[in-house]
Amino acid sequence: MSNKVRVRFAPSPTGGLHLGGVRTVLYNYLFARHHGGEFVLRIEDTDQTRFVEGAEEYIYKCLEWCGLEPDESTKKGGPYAPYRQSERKHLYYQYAQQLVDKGYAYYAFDTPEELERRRSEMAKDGHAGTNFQYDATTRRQMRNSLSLSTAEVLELLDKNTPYVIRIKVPFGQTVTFTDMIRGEITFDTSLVDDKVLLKADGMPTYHLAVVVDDYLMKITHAFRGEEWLPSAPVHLLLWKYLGWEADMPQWAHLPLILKPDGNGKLSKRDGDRLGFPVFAMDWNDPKTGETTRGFKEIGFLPEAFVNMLAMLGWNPGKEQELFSLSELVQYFSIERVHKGGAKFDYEKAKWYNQQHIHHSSDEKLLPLVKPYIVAHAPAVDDTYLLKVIGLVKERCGLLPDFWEQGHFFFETPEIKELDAIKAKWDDNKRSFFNSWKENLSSVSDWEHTTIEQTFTDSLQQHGLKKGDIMLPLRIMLVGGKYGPGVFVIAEMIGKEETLKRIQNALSLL
RNA sequence: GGCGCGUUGGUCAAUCGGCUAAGACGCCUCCCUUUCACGGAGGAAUGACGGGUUCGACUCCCGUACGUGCUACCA
Repeated sequence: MSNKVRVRFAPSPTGGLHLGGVRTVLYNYLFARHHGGEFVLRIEDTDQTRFVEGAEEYIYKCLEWCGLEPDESTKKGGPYAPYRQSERKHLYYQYAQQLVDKGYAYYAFDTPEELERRRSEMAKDGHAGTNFQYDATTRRQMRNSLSLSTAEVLELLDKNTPYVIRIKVPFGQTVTFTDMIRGEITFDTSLVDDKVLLKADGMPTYHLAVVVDDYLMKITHAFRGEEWLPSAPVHLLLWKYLGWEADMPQWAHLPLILKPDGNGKLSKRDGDRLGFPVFAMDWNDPKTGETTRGFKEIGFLPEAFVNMLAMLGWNPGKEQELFSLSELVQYFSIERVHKGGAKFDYEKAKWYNQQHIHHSSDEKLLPLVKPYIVAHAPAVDDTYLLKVIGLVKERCGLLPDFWEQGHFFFETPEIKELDAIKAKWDDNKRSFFNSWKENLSSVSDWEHTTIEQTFTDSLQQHGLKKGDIMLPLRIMLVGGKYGPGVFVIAEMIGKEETLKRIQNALSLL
């Protein structure tokens, strides 16, 4: 019996992969790698009404982009295949039946309409906000194998009456477990309802499936969002009733990622509203045809995205903030995960990206940046692009910024700040540019130091200071007040283009 | 409503009873750069509230408030 760490990420393929989802994957992955364990991807597609075409494939793409690939999955296979719950459908019934046989669960014949009616009656009855709960206090009033006689039950079953199997949650017991992040957590079972385990269509609900599969797949540590905490007692009871208590994984309920303004769980809507991505990658909803922007497409580096996510709810207890994935693996510990939810801060997310861009080599950046440049300037030379990347990368927060910050290396820019030159323009300056152009034409080694030398020489002849001309020159070459050193830019774009841009600007003044 | 969970600057957060309460993002000032950015130096800004326990509480306990999650044949 090995006690190898095994964790799992178990998404339901119903849409875009949310920030919080990626962080759950990340913590699973980091924990597994840190302990030399295995990371499993299990697809929880037990709700056939929510099936979305392409969602599963999309999840794989996101994990691949993030560099968080599972050891076992529906794609990769593994010793506990299949990893898609819909393909494991046949497994669940026997466990549900086993629970019925032992008196821990029962058949219920109430139709969804009947249940709905009970709920609305309850709401009307002056108990606003109070919900009808199917539990020890009410199940005798319902139609199930506990309230009906054996003969009635048999007859209903015989007539193929649709039924569900519900767990029989005991009254007045205390259920306790230790969460790796939150410590001891206690529930009173009287407040827990008789959750459906097996649906009328024969599919298990999350509650049954998660314990059966975690057991069968020998999961040792189970991480999930805090929103699952209230249903933890059901899962605990199930582990116990199925006789697997000794093999139950250790639980950790992760804090939520909150919206930046106000409070509450971060949703796709918040991203749309506040103008930042929430999904890892672009998601095209096949039903609405709508596309939601992802971090990848907006110009994030996967390692920056992962670094930022890791720090949202966890910290290493030291001052370092920039980590590679392998460093995160090295330092990660679940105990250092924060208990409280964290508000997502897009500004800080961009800072992480800027830092990772800054610290990446030009060669590594080349293939990532190139598409953004080629979109505007199809014929780019890699060697030239490489130099540009080195020159502008520290002023880029997002990949598309490379074009914004370096477009003038590839095209003659529109002079947007002509007014800034005009303000202090005079004949002497014009005459300076005319004579400097002459000098420039005869420069044979077109190199920034030489260019600057002729510049200084011409300056002296006209009794001008460097400060008088630097800004006009920059605007002539760049179009605005930004960019790397002007003489380096002149060197890069070449003599002909430099002269052309000066002449062009002169004609506008 | 009930139950669970949470609460250190605007945001992410360190602190595991000794605090004159780190650091980062953002903001402001200055330096560097005769541009912008990077980088550097500063600055403003924090323990929800009330009770205990203790020589000493941000740290432990109890209440209160506030926030949030759940309360489906969804996950």
